[in-house]
Amino acid sequence: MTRKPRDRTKTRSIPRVPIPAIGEGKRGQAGHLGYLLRQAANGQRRRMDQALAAVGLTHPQFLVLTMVRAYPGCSNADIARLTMLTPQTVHAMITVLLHKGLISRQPNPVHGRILNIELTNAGRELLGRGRARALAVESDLQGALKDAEMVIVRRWLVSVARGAPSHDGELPTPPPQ
Amino acid sequence: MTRKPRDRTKTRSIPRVPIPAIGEGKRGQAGHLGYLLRQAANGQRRRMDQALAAVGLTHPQFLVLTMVRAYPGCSNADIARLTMLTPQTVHAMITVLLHKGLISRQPNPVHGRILNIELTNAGRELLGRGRARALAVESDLQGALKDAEMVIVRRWLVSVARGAPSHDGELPTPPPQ
DNA sequence: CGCGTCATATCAGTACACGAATATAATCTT
DNA sequence: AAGATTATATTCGTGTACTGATATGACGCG
Repeated sequence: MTRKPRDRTKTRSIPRVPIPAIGEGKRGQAGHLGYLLRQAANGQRRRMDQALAAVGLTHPQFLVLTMVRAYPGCSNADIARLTMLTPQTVHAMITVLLHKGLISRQPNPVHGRILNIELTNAGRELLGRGRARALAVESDLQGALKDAEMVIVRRWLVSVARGAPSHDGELPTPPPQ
Repeated sequence: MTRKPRDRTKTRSIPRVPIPAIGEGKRGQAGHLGYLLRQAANGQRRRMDQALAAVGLTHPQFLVLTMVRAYPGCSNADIARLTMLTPQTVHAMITVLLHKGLISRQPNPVHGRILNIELTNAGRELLGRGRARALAVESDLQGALKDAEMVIVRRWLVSVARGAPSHDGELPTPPPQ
């Protein structure tokens, strides 16, 4: 059934370019920070997609369902702000989820343009099944990080998400006035 | 020219869902780690795209050009491994860059299937102009992180990119045998 | 009232990014 | 030599995710 793996070190009659392995050189901790961030997010997205594929959801779809669950009756624009995505992007996912019958929309009784979004029973059920898998992947993300380290990582992620190079204060939240 | 901004706090005759601001509740450091990671990577991608739009490059295109510059003569498959993307995804970007005349390909003299990729003069020139802008965005990424904190963040990112929950050792690099 | 501004939802087009599948070349095993 | 396996490049279809543009409803001000 399982053959012996090819010895790749001897297959070098072909002139090739030396490529570092995954932990070496620029591919390790010495690499560009943006490069590392990209790969980390990419890997997480991949693992989440794999975990959610069993229930027939992609990870952005799961994200939208989670938002609707947390904020029932929210609008397309609300979700866009919550997820930091454009309204167009959210619209595409909303369309898919509507077609799948996982969410429903009702015109806002007062505002004639807003459509309030709710989970259907099917959506609630599917989201519940996905949550167990997603949380398992999520917990792996913590790795062996100690609590003190986790605080540093979280604070850095928030500052990067916000886009401001400053991250001195604890949850700056500039006052509205 | 500029009107007085609308007072959004008084526009609440419409029944709406209370949505937390960007630093509050689950949208801050208390949020799910995967959620924070996603938003951080998303923001960085956005800023990089904006910075590179001035030279007519997307950030994945810039990434591929950078790889070809670092490893001249590499193949499509090499780039896929370097970027941790699938060969199909890389193929799409390679096609665009070929069409733009920024890279060129030569059949490998020995292996009849491999196509060696090189930067053209135009590609080298454009990449040079993009690098300055990209590095500026990259440097903002560091924020006010101290060196010791940076080590923690980098190590965590590598462990997440690798996918293994363990990050105890310093660059584990599991032995081939 | 009427005009300007803003928010919302949507359409169109472009560019990633994936899984699945195909075709071909090179290599390994028997 | 023949068959199996691997690597490479490619095509196809689906699903994000963006910019740009359009249409409409709600609100503010003169």
